[in-house]
Amino acid sequence: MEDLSQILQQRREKAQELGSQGINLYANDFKPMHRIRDILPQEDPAGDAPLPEGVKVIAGRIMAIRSFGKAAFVQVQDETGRMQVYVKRDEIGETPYALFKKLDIGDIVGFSGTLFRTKTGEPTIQAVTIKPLTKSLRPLPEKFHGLTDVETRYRQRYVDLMVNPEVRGTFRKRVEIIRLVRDFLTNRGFLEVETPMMQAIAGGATARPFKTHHNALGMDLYLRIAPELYLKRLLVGGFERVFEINRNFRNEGLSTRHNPEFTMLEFYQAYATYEDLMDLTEEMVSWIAAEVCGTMVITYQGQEVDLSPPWQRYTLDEALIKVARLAPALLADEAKTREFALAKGIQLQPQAGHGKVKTELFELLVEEKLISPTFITAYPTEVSPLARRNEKNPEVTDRFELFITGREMANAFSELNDPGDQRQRLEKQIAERGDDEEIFPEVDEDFLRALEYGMPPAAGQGIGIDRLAMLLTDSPSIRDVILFPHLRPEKK
RNA sequence: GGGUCGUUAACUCAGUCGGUAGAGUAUCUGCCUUUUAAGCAGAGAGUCGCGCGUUCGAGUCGCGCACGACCCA
Repeated sequence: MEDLSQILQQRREKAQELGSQGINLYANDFKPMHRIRDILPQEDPAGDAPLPEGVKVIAGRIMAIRSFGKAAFVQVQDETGRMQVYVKRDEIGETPYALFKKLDIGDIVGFSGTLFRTKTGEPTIQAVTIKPLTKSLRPLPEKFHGLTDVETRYRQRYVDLMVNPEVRGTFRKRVEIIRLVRDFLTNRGFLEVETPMMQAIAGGATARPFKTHHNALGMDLYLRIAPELYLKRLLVGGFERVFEINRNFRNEGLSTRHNPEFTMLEFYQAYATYEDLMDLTEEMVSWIAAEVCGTMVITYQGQEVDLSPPWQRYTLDEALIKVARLAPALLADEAKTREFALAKGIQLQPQAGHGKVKTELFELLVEEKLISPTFITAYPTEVSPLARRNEKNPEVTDRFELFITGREMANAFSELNDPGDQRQRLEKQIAERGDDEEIFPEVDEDFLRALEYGMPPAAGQGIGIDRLAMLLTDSPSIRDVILFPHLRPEKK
């Protein structure tokens, strides 16, 4: 107790005092009958619209008290909004008023009373009864500046949510985005499925996995880096349209765009091609934007972004020529391209081929310039181990990535379903993983066995839900759209 | 992993040239029965992120560490 700050000590003493008077500080026998949003006039609350009649019963957290000695105005907040309650001694009686005076900002309290308008027109509940429901032992952040320290906001998200309404808005939007994705795909005949998060072989992407251990089985398991190989098994099994929205885990660095666990949408459609998915993606993302933001022309960090279809489509080579202004002759010559990349400071492994070099150049010179939604197609086969080769040019795949505001938002391709080609490419990928021993070193034999039964021709896509939420909520950091982003442990 | 910046009361922030730690909000006391960041008067509240060093003396200077932000890889 002695190491508590004065303010915490005072709160605890006050709580003890109330408790010793027989007041239940954590009562749960009060049922609010109304939510704040529902009892306030929808339009122009401070106008002169008639107010709902009868007794209103609300519960919420006290966010501010303006006290006059024998009366007070209290700001009460519930999930739906905030409103004012007027507490007058002569109205509620002396004993209840004395109890009211012991309440603190931050306490959760139930009120009943009827609505009236104050001198300035604000709809206000004139309290008849007051019921303390939960005592708050910690002070809320300052009322004007609120809580702005980002570290505290992420570590104590509950306080952030309490005092920053726009943060609640962001997470409501995130929930809405996920619901709309579900609706969109479900309405098109996609089946939502769940596949393993713990996998014996961490496949479906190239990334360092997290390792864990199953005691009873005596075996190591990996948190998945992608659901891809399992969703494709479902195509083999006969589900022709499947999707999954779930967490992936990658044991890599943290940044404003990367959290170790992040939410990914993956969906697969039999008898579709990557071109079909471009159309579907345009339709889905622009529709979600219209639903969530009320417009397809959104603003992200001060930049206007028009999400109305159709979107720009370039091949990787076209993007290098048109956006990065590379000479077509240079790009066509592998040695010259390599030389150019090295001059740009790109570090290349000796086994990197022409396709890899061009992809590196794209990431360096083009990616950040793709502000408006842009599909990049014809990715080199070399960097696309799970994608189907293009029939006319086997050096590239039937694949696209989608970029918006300079960030990768989606990755999709016509799926490779030739088990022989798939085996060769997975083995090549493993052979080329270089000295990085953390990248999983094994081919998923069961996945190849599944392909040998025959997977229907299909296209599949992944969309980073966190990045989509960042875009549509105008959030600069992935931590702003993840309720509890990963942070190093707080020191004691 | 590298660079830059930050860490002072519960919150938001000042702190000059190295010389007794400051403000607003919040809290407590008194006054105040229609306020809107209510008002007036008073009071209490600090391991200046942690450690080592320089110095008669460190919130301030140096070094190291922790955590965070941004940029880079």
